[in-house]
Amino acid sequence: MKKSTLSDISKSTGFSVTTISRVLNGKAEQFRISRESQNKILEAVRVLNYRPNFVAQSLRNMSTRTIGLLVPCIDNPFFANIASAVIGEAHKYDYTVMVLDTHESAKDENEAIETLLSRNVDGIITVPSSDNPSTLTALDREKPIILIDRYFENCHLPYVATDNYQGALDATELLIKAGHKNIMCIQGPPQSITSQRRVQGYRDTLAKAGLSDRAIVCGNEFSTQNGYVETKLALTRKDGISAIFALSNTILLGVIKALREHGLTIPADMSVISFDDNIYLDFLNPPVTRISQPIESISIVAVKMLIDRIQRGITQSEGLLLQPDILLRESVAPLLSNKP
Amino acid sequence: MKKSTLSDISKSTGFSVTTISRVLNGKAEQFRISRESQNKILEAVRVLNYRPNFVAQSLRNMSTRTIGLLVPCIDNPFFANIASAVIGEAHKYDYTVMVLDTHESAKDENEAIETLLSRNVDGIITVPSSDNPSTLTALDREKPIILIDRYFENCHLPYVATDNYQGALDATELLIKAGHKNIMCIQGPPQSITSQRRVQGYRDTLAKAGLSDRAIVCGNEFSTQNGYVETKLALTRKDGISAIFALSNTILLGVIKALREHGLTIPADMSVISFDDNIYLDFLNPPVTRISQPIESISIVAVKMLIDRIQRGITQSEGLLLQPDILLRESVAPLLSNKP
DNA sequence: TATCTTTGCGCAAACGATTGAGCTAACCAA
DNA sequence: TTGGTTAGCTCAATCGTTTGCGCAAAGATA
Repeated sequence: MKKSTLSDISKSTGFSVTTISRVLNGKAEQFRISRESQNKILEAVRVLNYRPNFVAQSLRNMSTRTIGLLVPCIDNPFFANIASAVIGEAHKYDYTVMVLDTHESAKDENEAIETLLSRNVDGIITVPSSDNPSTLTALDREKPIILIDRYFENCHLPYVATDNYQGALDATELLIKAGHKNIMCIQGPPQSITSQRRVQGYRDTLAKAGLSDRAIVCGNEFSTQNGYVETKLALTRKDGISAIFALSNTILLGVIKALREHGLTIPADMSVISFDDNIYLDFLNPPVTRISQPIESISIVAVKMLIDRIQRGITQSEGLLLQPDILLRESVAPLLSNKP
Repeated sequence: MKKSTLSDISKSTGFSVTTISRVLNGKAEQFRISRESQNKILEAVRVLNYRPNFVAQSLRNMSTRTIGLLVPCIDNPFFANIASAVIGEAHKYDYTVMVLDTHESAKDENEAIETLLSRNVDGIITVPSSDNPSTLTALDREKPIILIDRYFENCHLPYVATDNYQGALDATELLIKAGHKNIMCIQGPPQSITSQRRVQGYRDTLAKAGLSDRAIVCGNEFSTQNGYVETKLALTRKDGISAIFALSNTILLGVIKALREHGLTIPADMSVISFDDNIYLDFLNPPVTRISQPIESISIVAVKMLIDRIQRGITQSEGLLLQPDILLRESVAPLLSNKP
């Protein structure tokens, strides 16, 4: 069936496109279109299988009911979950989502933003890939925007993210309570706010327990490779660590690989705790204790905040940190006194 | 900076919007716009930070350079990978992607299709959620469409999918070669073509080896719950199976859980092989041998086929099956003769 | 009968781009 | 002087909607 337009309905019913448009937009009362006319029009709409042309509506109304979502890597289950939740939540408000991948690159991010602006999206949700807010603050004057997962300090851009500090604090406390005194933390990229907050939580907690001197922080990438290398190095150094705090689940995998190669058992020889959730972590041997980010809530809140900005031009709060959950499993054990 | 339009450039330079449009579309030569005028125009474009309004272009050109992607569940890493690859590949052709979630529901699928048609996407890639091709064949007359991962038999709709038959054949052969004679296969929804082809490959291979009588096929959903329940039942029945073929990685997790509860070790007590890939499968104890689908290739081919249909109106081939890889790990062991 | 009110709807511009069909001025040839 | 060519542009319609303004006819009021 070829696509029909308002003009087709007009020809078929004899009414003007104006009248038809009004009936279809629920303004029949307001403009006193008789019930009889309304029925004729609605019938023709049905018969001709009319469907509004969203592109034309968007042009006229200056609104596309579309939001752009920028993520650094859709392959990553974490961001896939965000995308999924954002798409689902936006749908509830009758918004469609355009997902673009920025490949952790500021250049790709800028390009993606140009695309979204050109396509007149009503607003943008982004997990920033650059470590400089200048592009985004400029953008913010043109379009509503909400940062998600990552954000910038000393910057008014509204964001929603996990309270990474608190998560790291909880994890570290758990290890300390189990008697661990020599805890290695393998972080991600040092310039990333996510890493920074987690490391800070870890450091502060150790300091509070009077353990700061023996804290070890290293690594520079959220990757399996990094977790592997850093663990290997630590084991070779024999610096007597009894617990490892992996700041992401990719890092965790590297840690596990290295421990296995050295014939070490979790948690008997080494306690392990990780950031991020994944169903598979319950199927490892042993299941891994972890800090789970509230991805669903973050996404829902971000969409709400964005749509508030779009529709009412208001910004409720500058930034919002949501609390992570701690999932207790079996990869952390009390430190026995006969251990070094 | 407020958005500027062709008309703004026109006011600023004194040229008509026609001329400006032509310069920007690389038709300056063709319409004999002097080099001097071109430079003035390009300068104004730069100064006013002009960006074409894609919505207006789409309306006029009857093309949105957008493709719609329908997946049954974006949360599922398998579909997330598809989405990622489709978005990446479409980007190469300068297309943007709208991803909609159909929640495995024919109703949501129809609704999503209405949305996409209303928004004038140039074409659609879908992992069908309904088990009836009627809506999609009707759609096919209106818009280019490509099915992906799932498809319909006796139906001309073009598709790209894994050769599930071959994958199951390879897996079953591997088990038979290891000496297994009593192999349980836990399938997904029986009406799904994916499940059907895999079960067929499994059945045919067993038959060829003269083992058909002892084949066990059960289950009805691609879920962890299903894998768990069916394995429990089988173990309770004590029907002497020595190997399990899980038709998806969600099912696999259920299988593992059940085996653990019964204190059985993989592969000493039970050999296990699965469909689908996931990095975590290498970190299980032991790493799981599996049939890995060529997700990347499938997505790339689907995008190519779709864009061919959009731009040249041609359909290369009706359907295309790509070969899966078999990833050999340690979850399959030779059947020892002292086993039942 | 004249004026006012209400009912029921249509005209035409606008959103921002593209495009077929002209149009003017300059130049050249005869 | 006339006619033709060419360079270098512009006009106005079009894509499919929405909307401010307006308008005719019927009924009510005086």
